[in-house]
Amino acid sequence: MLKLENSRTIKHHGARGCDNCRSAASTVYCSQDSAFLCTTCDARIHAASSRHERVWVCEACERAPAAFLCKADAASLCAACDADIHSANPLARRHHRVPITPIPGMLYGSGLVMAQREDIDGDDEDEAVSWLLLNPVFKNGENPNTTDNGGMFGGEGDEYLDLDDYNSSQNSQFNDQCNNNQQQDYGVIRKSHGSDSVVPIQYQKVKENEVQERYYQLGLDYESSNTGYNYPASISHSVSFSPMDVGVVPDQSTSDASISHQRAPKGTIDLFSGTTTIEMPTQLTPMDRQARVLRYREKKKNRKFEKTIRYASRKAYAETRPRIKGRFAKRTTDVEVEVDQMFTTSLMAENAYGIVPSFL
DNA sequence: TCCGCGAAAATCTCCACACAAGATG
DNA sequence: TTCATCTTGTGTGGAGATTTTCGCG
Repeated sequence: MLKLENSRTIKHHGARGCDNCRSAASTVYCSQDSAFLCTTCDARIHAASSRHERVWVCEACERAPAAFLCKADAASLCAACDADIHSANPLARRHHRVPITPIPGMLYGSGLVMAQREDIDGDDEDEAVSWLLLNPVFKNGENPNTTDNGGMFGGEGDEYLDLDDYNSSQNSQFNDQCNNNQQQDYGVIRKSHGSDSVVPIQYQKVKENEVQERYYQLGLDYESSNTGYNYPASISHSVSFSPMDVGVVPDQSTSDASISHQRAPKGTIDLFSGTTTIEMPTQLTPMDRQARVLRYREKKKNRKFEKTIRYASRKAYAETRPRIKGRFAKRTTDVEVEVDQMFTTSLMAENAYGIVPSFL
């Protein structure tokens, strides 16, 4: 237990500590008491019928009271973080945010947490479901809907959680599946069908130093490479979870099954009818959970939806290439054109009927 | 509240070929 | 080991097809 406490201390190195116990990270701010409190202290102090209104601590910086509630991100953010995150890209600017609603009265065991969260998740239920599926671990005797972190981070699981980061400590089957789907989801070409509906999503390394610093604060091993950071090797649990979470389709033994990120093609087996079981860590420590959420947020913040041209020369060729009904057509060479013209004119001269030669 | 229909929007598929990268001699 | 040649796979855009979403009665 001491170890756990130590790890929690490390975890919350960057977060504001509880003003009461000074050992755990604060999760709420009580305006009446002018105090940041952890879930435990808040439950104890504001138990019963306390009328103190509290607000969530900003989920991004974890150091200031939340001022806005982003429904798209399902996150409570302070004014500074809100401005920062939602000015990152045009899509983020479209996020619907509302002023944060104070948390009156008894918070724990009343279902109030999820009641407020449901307001968030209503717009993004799928994310919430997948998030909960990935983190179905709760403390003993605790209401699953009112876990401290579960409540704070509810509804943030989606493909951007980068599940493949666990590959280093998982079996090869899971690695392959995750990697394959990661490639497919992120727009790697499906050569087998000869079709490239590719819209590569690239992640800027904006503020990477800040992210790296946060990882160090969390006691994580951040790698400056594209692989991000490594999770502690202690993650070794497994669970059967929905293929939707990672875009997994049932193994059809054929490698050329077309998989679409946005939509399954016609005739594709129902994702939920498949019983693909994948080894997946579930009993995440609070540190793991926060790290995943942190990385998810960073990716979500920096993701781009614009199509990226990797080879301008190929684009130029494609634009000049002849087309028939939008499809690329064979380019007839000058010699072929000349021969064709000669053949046509000679035929026209020999007989005036204009016979059209058939090459079929 | 549910259903059906049509319109609009979103997404997918197809094609040829220059080019990059790997394999081979 | 280096170089030349061959083979294989990738990436590109527009039109049509297909699917999804939305609004209306």
